[in-house]
Amino acid sequence: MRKSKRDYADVDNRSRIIDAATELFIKQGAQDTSLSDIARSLSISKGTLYYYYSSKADLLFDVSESYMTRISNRLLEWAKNLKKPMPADEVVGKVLKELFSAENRGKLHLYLIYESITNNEMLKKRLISAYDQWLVMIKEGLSVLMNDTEKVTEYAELLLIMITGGIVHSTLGFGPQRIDGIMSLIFSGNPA
Amino acid sequence: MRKSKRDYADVDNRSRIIDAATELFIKQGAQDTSLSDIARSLSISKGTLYYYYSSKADLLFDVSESYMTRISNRLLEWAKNLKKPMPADEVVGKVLKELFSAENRGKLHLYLIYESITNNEMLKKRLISAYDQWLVMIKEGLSVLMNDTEKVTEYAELLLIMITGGIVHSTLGFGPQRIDGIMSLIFSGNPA
Amino acid sequence: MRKSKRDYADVDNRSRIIDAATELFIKQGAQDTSLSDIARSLSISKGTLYYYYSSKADLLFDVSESYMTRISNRLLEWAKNLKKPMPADEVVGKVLKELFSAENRGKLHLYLIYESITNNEMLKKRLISAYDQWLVMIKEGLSVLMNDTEKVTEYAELLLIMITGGIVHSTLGFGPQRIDGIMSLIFSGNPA
Amino acid sequence: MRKSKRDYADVDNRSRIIDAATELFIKQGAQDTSLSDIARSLSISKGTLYYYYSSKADLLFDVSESYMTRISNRLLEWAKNLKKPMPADEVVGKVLKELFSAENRGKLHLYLIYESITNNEMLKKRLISAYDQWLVMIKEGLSVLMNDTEKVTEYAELLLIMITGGIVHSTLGFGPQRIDGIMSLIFSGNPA
DNA sequence: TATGAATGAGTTTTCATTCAT
DNA sequence: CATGAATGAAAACTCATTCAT
Repeated sequence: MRKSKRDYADVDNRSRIIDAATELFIKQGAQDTSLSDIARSLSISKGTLYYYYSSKADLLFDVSESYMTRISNRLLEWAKNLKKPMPADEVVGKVLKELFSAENRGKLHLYLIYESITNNEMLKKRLISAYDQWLVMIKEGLSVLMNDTEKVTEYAELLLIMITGGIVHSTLGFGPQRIDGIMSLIFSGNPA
Repeated sequence: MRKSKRDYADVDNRSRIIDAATELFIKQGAQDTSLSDIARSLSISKGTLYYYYSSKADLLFDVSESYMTRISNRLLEWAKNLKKPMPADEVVGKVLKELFSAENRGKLHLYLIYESITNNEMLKKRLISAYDQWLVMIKEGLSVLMNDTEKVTEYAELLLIMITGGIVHSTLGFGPQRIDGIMSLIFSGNPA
Repeated sequence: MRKSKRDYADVDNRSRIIDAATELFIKQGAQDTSLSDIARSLSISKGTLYYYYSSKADLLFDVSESYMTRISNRLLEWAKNLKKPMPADEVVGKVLKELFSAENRGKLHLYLIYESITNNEMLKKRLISAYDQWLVMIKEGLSVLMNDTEKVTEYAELLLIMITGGIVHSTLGFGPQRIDGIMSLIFSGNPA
Repeated sequence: MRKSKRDYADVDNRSRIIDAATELFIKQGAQDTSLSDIARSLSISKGTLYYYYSSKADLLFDVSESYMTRISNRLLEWAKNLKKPMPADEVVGKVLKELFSAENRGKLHLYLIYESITNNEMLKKRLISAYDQWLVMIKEGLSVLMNDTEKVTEYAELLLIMITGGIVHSTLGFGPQRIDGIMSLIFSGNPA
């Protein structure tokens, strides 16, 4: 009883830290956010931060976990709510717009990738596995939407690249402006 | 005369610096490359480096200039060599594959974007203008390739997003595997 | 009754802590052993550790007490078992070899001395008194062994220095290799 | 010319740093001497310290080098000045007394050994090689002094252990008090 | 008795930048 | 033109110690 109460507190504190870190990473970039910054924003000491996370990489890992989970959940929910007679281009376009619109999260997305390929093999593995997951989810969603399910894999790959590219462009403020047009382009031969 | 001679030397030295910096940025990441590293790789002193570039941001700007020029040139050359009866999907697919295959440059590409949106407003402007340029070049190329030029803008936007996304994915080692399939998907309704 | 029961438990817990600490000090060096390490190795909390020992110095003092007692006991036992017609060089050589062979304890021995002369006046006093004791014990042993008891004090001093030096050298992996030869050298003029 | 001048300055600065570090290590113990302490004592910045020594281990290595050289020189000089008809016990006793009397250097000696066996494999190798050297020097000196050169190796081992043990005891303030007596004990059978 | 969350002062280390020569 | 010595501000991280429960 005791113990579980404390454990809850622990989980709670950790998630408070993750949220604060995420916010700062998004606002000023992860590279330019020091552990002091995070501690200060939570009004705790650096020592306390280290009590919960024994290194910056550790904390970053959980931050990225939380970020990837958010995207996974969004895709999952999307796939779950699909029904047959829905226009693929509209439905997909809507999700993309949504993902691109969380402009500032893109900064974090970008950083996670950069960190992955530069410094952090563990994070890289985790990130690739997330991408794998997303690919599967997208395929499942498309299988519901499309008549011709033969090209589902290609479609899914295309969409995933577009998601990444779109997030980057949006964050840069060079967002794709004609998503609807692009969607109708892509799905032209596949009306629901 | 004198002066211009010096200027030539100056330009030469600067470009040597840019090349060395680029190489290091690509190899070990820009964040993890110190000015000492660059100076050492050129066998010059840090002081000399500062003689040519008064700050790291300054140097980064020129590095990115050189990087963007390389991409512009590639697109320019591509657009120039297009002739009418060429299959759009093949031609475009070839360029994409090429851009994606320079895997390690992607690290630099990614960093430039990250730096742009995090720290460096000037770089951001420059980068956006490069993207604008690329968009135009792609449009021009597509105009030659495609019959139905009505959708050229949408196509160009799509391709540009795909370039960014594909570079990122390739760098991450999660590269798109079915570019040909994707190309035929996209251009299905637009045979040359 | 109550109280003494508690006291027993107390003594027991303290000695468990001392043993764990000793083990870690020997394995990884005292300087590199944190109180967290010790607590973890006992599966108790740091708070509990502080319940029994109000500071690291406090704990170290008891650890050293236990270590010195071990040596004292060894010398005591040695002196007790001596009988007259025994060859001094052999008998002494055997003890030395034994003391030198506990290679890893040397790390602790060394640390105790270093700590004594650097930081910890109290420990220093304690250590000197232990050395005094050992000197007396050695003298007593030698009185039994040797014919000419005139030089016993010099012999004892020599042996004690050799013990310290030998422990250090052994720990360093530069152990004395010819103890027997050295012994016969020293005791050449003093056959039993 | 230029360059060599600068090199001289460099060597000079490094040796200034070594001297200051040595002094502090001796005064307050190496473990308790931070790089800030050393920088402060030299009125330079920490950055400057790192300009000359890229890590604390690096600096320690040079400090220990300088310390070991000092001992080597002393032994060398001793061996060089020996002539045949000199009483071994007196001559050796004098050197020992001298080595033991530099009481505070013992703190450094002790620390070097402790650090060697705890943390620093490189230092350990260096230290062992120094001890090897000293052993050779002592052997050479003894060969001159003693009639019966058969036991020279044993004598040298014995003396080296005594040096280490004696340095430790002296530093602890429990110095051997009867060195002369001990010497005559050891060399009893070997008059010059 | 026992806990573990919290702290803060300290450590080593990095690096862009300045400047006298 | 070129140098490299010097700096200082900041970073990540450690750990003995305290204390409310």
